[in-house]
Formats: sequence, structure tokens, C-alpha cells
Amino acid sequence: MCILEQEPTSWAFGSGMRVCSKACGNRLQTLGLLTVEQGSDHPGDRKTPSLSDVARLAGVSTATASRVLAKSRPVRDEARRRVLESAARLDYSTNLHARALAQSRDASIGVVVHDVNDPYFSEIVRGVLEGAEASNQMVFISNTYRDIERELEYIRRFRAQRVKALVLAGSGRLDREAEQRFSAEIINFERSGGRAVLIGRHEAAGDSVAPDNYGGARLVARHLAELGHRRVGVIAGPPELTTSLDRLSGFREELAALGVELPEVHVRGGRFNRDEAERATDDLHSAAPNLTAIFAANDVMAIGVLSCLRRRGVRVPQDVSVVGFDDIPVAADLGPALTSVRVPMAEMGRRAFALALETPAKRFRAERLPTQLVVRESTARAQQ
Amino acid sequence: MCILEQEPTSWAFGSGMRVCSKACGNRLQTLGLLTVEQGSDHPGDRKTPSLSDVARLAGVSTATASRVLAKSRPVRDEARRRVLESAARLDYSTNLHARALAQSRDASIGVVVHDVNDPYFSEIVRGVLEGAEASNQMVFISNTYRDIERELEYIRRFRAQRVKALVLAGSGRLDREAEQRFSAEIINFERSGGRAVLIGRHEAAGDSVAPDNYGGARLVARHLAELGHRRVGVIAGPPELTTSLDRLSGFREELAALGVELPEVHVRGGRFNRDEAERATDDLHSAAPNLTAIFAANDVMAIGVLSCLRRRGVRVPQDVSVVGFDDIPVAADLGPALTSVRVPMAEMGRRAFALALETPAKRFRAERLPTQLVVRESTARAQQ
DNA sequence: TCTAATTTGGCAAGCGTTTGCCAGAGTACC
DNA sequence: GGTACTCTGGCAAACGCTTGCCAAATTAGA
Repeated sequence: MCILEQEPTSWAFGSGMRVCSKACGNRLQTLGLLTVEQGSDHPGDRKTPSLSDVARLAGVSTATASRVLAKSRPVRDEARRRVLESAARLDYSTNLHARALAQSRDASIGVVVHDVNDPYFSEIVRGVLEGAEASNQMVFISNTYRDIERELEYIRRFRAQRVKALVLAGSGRLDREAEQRFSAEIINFERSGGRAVLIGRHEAAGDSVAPDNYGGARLVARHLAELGHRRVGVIAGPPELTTSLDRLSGFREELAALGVELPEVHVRGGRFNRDEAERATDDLHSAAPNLTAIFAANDVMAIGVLSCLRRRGVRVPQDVSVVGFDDIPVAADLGPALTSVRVPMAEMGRRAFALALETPAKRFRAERLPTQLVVRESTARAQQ
Repeated sequence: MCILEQEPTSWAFGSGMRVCSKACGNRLQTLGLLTVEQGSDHPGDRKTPSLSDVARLAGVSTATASRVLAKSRPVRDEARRRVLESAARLDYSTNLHARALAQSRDASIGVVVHDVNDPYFSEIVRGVLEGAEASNQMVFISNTYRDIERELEYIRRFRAQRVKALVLAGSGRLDREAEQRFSAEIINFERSGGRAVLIGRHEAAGDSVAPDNYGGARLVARHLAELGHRRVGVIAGPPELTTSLDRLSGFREELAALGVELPEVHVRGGRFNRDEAERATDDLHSAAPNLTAIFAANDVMAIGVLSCLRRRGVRVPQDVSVVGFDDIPVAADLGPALTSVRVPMAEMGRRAFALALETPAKRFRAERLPTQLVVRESTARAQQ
């Protein structure tokens, strides 16, 4: 084991540290090769103790033991003490399935997101977890990678698990049939007694929280127009998602209102990821090399845009201004720091969680959270 | 509803699109304010159908219905068809708790990570999910935010849920007592019949997968020494974690072997996050303004380092070279692109998942995955 | 056609909790 | 001392599925 003899509190140790480092060093000599080492033994498997074992050991009925452990009713001190002691002695662990079955309800909360690797969603998850932590609830996260079948599958699965509440984050779809199937599953879920809250999709059957994508995109248009940009392009999101549409149309309409034209050839699209955005920017820039500004449908795509422009020797913001959307944490650390629209992702997660625990109103509720332009280094006055 | 009349396949639509945008636009006029809208009704709640309801409707016993739905034994076509049809008619959803209880085992898999918002962990999660997807398993992710009590709590919770397997990602701790409590919970978990696999911590009781932190750090030392750096600093990770120690000691020992000194005052530490790293760099750079290179214990910290240096007007890599660790996806997109040590994060997740499904060997297995230096723009020859 | 082997389906006993209901034991108040 | 409550604790019936065991039905073999 690679363990210090004394508790380390800082790196300014010297000797103790060095000894340890040595040990670790030796252990790892196999630099560059995959090593398989042997450790100690796997534990044996005697049977898991049940509540009745605890009760027997404590000399009480299972009812009493249950009431102590689930805190469902007061129990006299003496008995309570004996139960707790027995439970500890046996390493007892409540079988949650039995409990959920008896109560016809699982206390945990499910979260379904498109992609935890996307900072947009991981921020949302953070918000949900903050809420959950405050009220000491278990939450389970699952990932659809934007596959609709998997999304439906997970909803069914959480229904099968009878979770108390379900938070679904992701864009709505323009495909009517897809949305209907989605809504149908949500309704089935709620019929089974759970609460469902949607993030980022207002159209489906359920309470929802969403950012003001349309308004945020208008802010971008206004910002660029004020900087004198007249030839602008868009790297849009997937055309089948309402989020893409809202962001694109907000941008387009505000530009129009300000008298700036946005020809269709200046609008390219792709999935919400870095690489597709980079390719799309290649196409766009080849087709329209004289653009002075590019609006990316989200920050992850903006990263691809920046990468493409850098590779092509285009300076940002001197030659071309770039704006993203979402304001993910890393946006401020890109080179150059990215101008973006702040979406309160964590806050949406918190709100969704809170909503999930409220008793449902008669009608679905839909909250829309404001967005806000954050100007950084990637936008500048247009060089005509 | 904001839905197109025809299926959209690209943004080059024109009119249909525009109509939709208008609708969306009107819906969102409340720019900058939180809006609460009213939607349709919540579904009512008639009782959830059970297997016996399905069986009755299909005119068979629950045993047969169960066999059809759980595919546990062949059933004659006619009966099978009737069962499936009844299940569909009733929107039946198996109660997984009842199933898990009857089988004394939950089919799902748990994942416990320190922080899904950290790309290091979200990449690991991606690897696990890829494995899970290939074999069509449900996985549940939970987040400890590096709090040891919460970590233990989640392990207990997954034990209570009797999950088939548990993947735990995060660094080991130097604190002996903490590690022992951790190991004790793992052993309890395995005793309850589940499989546990650890990522990034070899010292605890369980099969494990870990990157070669020590070796990777040595590569960094060699790289910097070869570029002529003699005055180097380190922004280290939290001193209580073995990951921090391994990375620091590998770096320090290789430097020593190459005749480069690393005074303790050139080593600062903090949590594995951007902001603490930025502060630590402030301290470091104030104390030792003549450093020519800084090694950050991970990429997230390196972002903080870069930000601090930029703020102080220090050019990277002309004045100071910076190296990170992990090679998270965004490393290549920072300004300047970050030289880092590639840790096969997703691969570790996949391996851990695979290991979790294998039957355990008699002794714990420990796999170590190689790391690799990726040189980008943030390192250059030292200006003496 | 008869017997043996193989499918297929049902019965009912779990799986490990929770909880409604009831009874016995204290307490408080007349 | 008697009545009316309040506490505690136990019994046993769910909760909704799976599955070992057995019997009936079907098929194969002779």
C-alpha cells in the first residue's frame, strides 16, 4: 500500500512524502505496458441478513425492527437500541426492492439526458443533484445519446422502477410522430403515479422548464448588427430539434427586423458537436469567405467553428466574430474567450427538481427562464 | 404546438420554416422574464395493471404470463401472442421491484463518480455506457462531489438495491482510515452478491483499472527537461489523494533523475478544479516569477493556470510552458492548445464495465493502462 | 395403438418489507 | 378504584413477481 505514515495536509512535506513516492514508483515500473497485478482475496458470500434476522437477534418482531429502521413510528428506546445494534452487528442493509414493493413506490428520482459528456447537460445534472442533495434524495442518471428509442426505453424502465419522479432533459423534436410517442410514454409514466418534468421541451405532455432560446438568439442578432456586421453566417443545430429551430428563427427574425439579410446558403447545420460544426464551418467558409460573423447554435459547436477558423488562418475576432450559445463553463477559457448567450443550465436543473417534488397542478406548468448575452473577446466591430 | 407540417431535413426550407418561427416567436415574447404558461391536463390515475391483470385478460395463469414477458421459458405461440396483446392493451409495465425481489437480484449496474461535471469522469462514464449499451444493460450514475460520506452512502444504497455490479471511479485516499471504511463497504457490497470494480484506485478491496499516473508524470518531466526547462513549478492536486501523489512523485523523481531540482516552494496545490488552480498559480507566480514551465496535475487545473497567466500578461509558451494531465477533449481547443498526458478515460470505463460482468477471479485483479504524452502548442523550448 | 420422452401450463411457495388492526400496558383524571 | 386515553409491539396480510415441482398434453418412437 502506498500510504503515508502521517496525515498529509500539504505538499510541503519532504521526507515522508519522498518515501511514499518511492514506493509508488517501484510499484509502477511497467511504464507503458498494461499490467495485471494480483491483490488480496474476494470476500466469500454468506447469505445477506434480512430484517427478520435483525429482529430475531434483537428479540423483537419484524414489525418493530421495521419501524425502527424505517423511522416510520416511534419505538421505545430500549427496543430501538437493540434493533440498531443488531443491524450494525449483522451489517444489515434494507432490501430496497422489498420496501418499494411494500410501499408500491420507489423513493428515488430518475434523470434522462441526451449526453452527459455535453457540458450543457452535465450542468443541468449538476443543478438537479444540488436540489436532490439538499433534500437527501437518490437520483439516477441515464443517457440516451439522443436516440429516441433509447429515450423511450429509459422512460419505460423508470416507470417499471416506479420512481417517484422523472426529469427529462433534451430538446423537443419537430417530428410529430416522435413527439407523440414521447408524450404517450410520459403520460403512461404519470399514470403509474410518478411525476415527470421536462427540461428544454415545452411541447410534450408534462410540466416543463426551458430557456428562452428564441429571445437569446435575438440578443445575438442585435449584438452583431450593432457591431456593424452585415454578412453573417450560422452554424445551426440539427434541423429536427425545436431547440435548433428556436435559436435559428430568433436570430433570423431579429436580423430581418434590423435590416440584415441572412441568405439560406449562409446557414449550415449539423449535430450539436464539435466535429460536425468544424466541417460545417469549412463548407460555409469556402462558400462564403467574406462573412464577418458566425453564430453557432451552441458553444460546443462554436468550439468547432473556432478550431476551423484557426486552421484556416482566419483571426477571431479581427477577421470574423464568433458567438456561441449556452455559456458553458469552458467558454471563458477558449482562445479567444467566447461571446455567448448564458443559459441558466444548473438553475433549470434545480427548478426541474423542485417542480418534480411539488404536487402537480391540474394543468401542466411551463416555466421559461431568461437568457442573457455575455460579451467576451470573440466578437468585435466588423471590418467592412 | 410549434411543429412543421412536413418533415424537415435541412435548414434550406424557406416558407414552412418561417411560419413555424413566427409561431415560436409569438409564444416567447416575454423576453427576459420568467413566464409560467398553462398547458393541457395531467393524466388521471387509475390503478397500475399487474401481471395477474394481464394473465386474466389473456386467459392464462400468471406463471405463463411471467414466462412470456420475462422470456424465461418458451411458451406456445398462441398463448404468447395473447399475453403480449393483453400487456399492450393494458400498457402493462413489469414492476421491477417485484422482479428483483423474487430473483433476489437487480439486473442494473451502478456507477459512482466524483463529479460528472469534470470531463475526466464524464469520459469514464461514456466508456461505461458504451459497454452497457453493447450488452443492453441499464446503468445508473451517481455523484459524490468527492465527499467521502456521500460516497459510502451511495455504495450502501446500491447494495440495498442489490445491483448486479458497481463501478466506482475516483482517486484513492492517503488517509488510511478513509480507505479502510471504503474497503469495508466494498466488501459488504460484494458479500451481498454484487461485483465491484474500481477505477483509479488500486489500494482498495476490489478489482481495479487505473491509468499509469506515475509513468505519465515522468514523461512530462522528461519532455520539459529536454526543452531545456530548469526552473519548473507544479500545481498539484489535493494532497489527500493518491492520484495527486502519483502524478507529483513521478514528475519529481524523473526530474531528479535528470538533474533538475524541484524546490518545495515551487509546488502548490488545490482541489482538482479550475478556480483553485488559478489562485494557486497566482501564488506560485508571485513567489517564483522566473519559472519557465508549470505542470498542472490535470487539464481542468491547467485551464486555471492558463487563465491566470493570461491575466498576468505572461505568454504561453513563449514565456512559460504549461502541461496538463488527462487530455480531456477540450484540451486541444484551448488557447494555446494544451500539451497533456493522454489518459484513456473512456477505455478505462469500458474495461471496468467488462470486468464487472466477468466472474471474479479468486484474487482481486488490477489492470494498469498506459498513458502517453501529447505535445501541442503550450510547451516550447525554454528561454533562458 | 401403446409407451416413453418431451413440452407446456398451473399451483403455490417464496422473496423481504410495510402497515392496518388489535391488544396489553401505562397514564391521567375523576 | 374506575374510565378514558395514549403508547408500544405483534400478527398477519398485502405488495407483484419468479420458479420448483408436478400434471396434462403433445410428440416421438416402436
